[in-house]
Amino acid sequence: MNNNTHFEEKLRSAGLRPTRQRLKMCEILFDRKKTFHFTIEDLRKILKKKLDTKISQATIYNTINAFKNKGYIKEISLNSDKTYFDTNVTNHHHFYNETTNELVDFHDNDVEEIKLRKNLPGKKIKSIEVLVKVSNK
Amino acid sequence: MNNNTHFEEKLRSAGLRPTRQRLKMCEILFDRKKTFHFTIEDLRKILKKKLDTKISQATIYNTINAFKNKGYIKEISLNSDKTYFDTNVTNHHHFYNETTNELVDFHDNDVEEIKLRKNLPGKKIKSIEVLVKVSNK
DNA sequence: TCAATATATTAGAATGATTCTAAAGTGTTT
DNA sequence: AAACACTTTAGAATCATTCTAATATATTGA
Repeated sequence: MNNNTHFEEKLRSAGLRPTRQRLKMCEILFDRKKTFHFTIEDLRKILKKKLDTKISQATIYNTINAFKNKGYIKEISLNSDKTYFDTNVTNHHHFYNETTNELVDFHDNDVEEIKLRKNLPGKKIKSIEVLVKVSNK
Repeated sequence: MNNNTHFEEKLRSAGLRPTRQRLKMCEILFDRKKTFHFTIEDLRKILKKKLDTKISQATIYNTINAFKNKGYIKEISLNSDKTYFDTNVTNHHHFYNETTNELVDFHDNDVEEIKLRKNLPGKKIKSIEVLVKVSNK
């Protein structure tokens, strides 16, 4: 199964039609060894470089929102003017370097498991995330 | 020492001139039993209710940014279209209810201390924050 | 106290990320 | 291939936030 077929399946199984634009974005986001962080602007630049035809801004937003809703990417909670996304959708934490604006994943062993001591009746826990803000000394 | 004098001192010691607008905002933000969370819009509504004269939007932003820079309030890391602030500037964590958009402080005992296992040479840790996203069942 | 100076406030314009619109295009199903 | 449903598109609209530059207020020092 080549990548294109693979991504077609991935989209189809989520009820998303495999269009040219979506497949191209799949390639960029998921056809790599390591997960990564990006903003819409980052993605737009990559698309511009890799494509002969243009993808409109609205399509990029639409597609990213669709991928987010399907759990293919997730949004990172961070106070920034732009929204950051992560192709690593597993439960994990982040370092944010305020000096350089770098955003880096925690590795599994970088922090002990977060243990809530509280019961939350009537609530469902969607995520537990740690954000460590650092600066260069 | 009455509150007004108190807030004048507070502003002055931070190098901020005690103006009518800043004093009014101090009252609203700091003259209360419990700390609280707010957006600029929340604050604008409160000001509208409590004031005879109008404070311009720009002044609200300017003042909030000044207070943030002086450490009188802090910004909460949260993916939302609006920026949330907190008058509780101590190190603490949050629950965010995605159904209701409610933002609630952890109490000290709601979570075990976060222990980083990683050394960060050349970096200074500015904050370690946990965000627990929940939804109504 | 009163000018001179420095800082703050203001209304409205500008910016920039994101969403909306509605027309044209593409994918799917029969 | 026709009919239908979904997607893409350019550009307009929206909304939070910042900028501008004119006016007002606070501070300083004689």
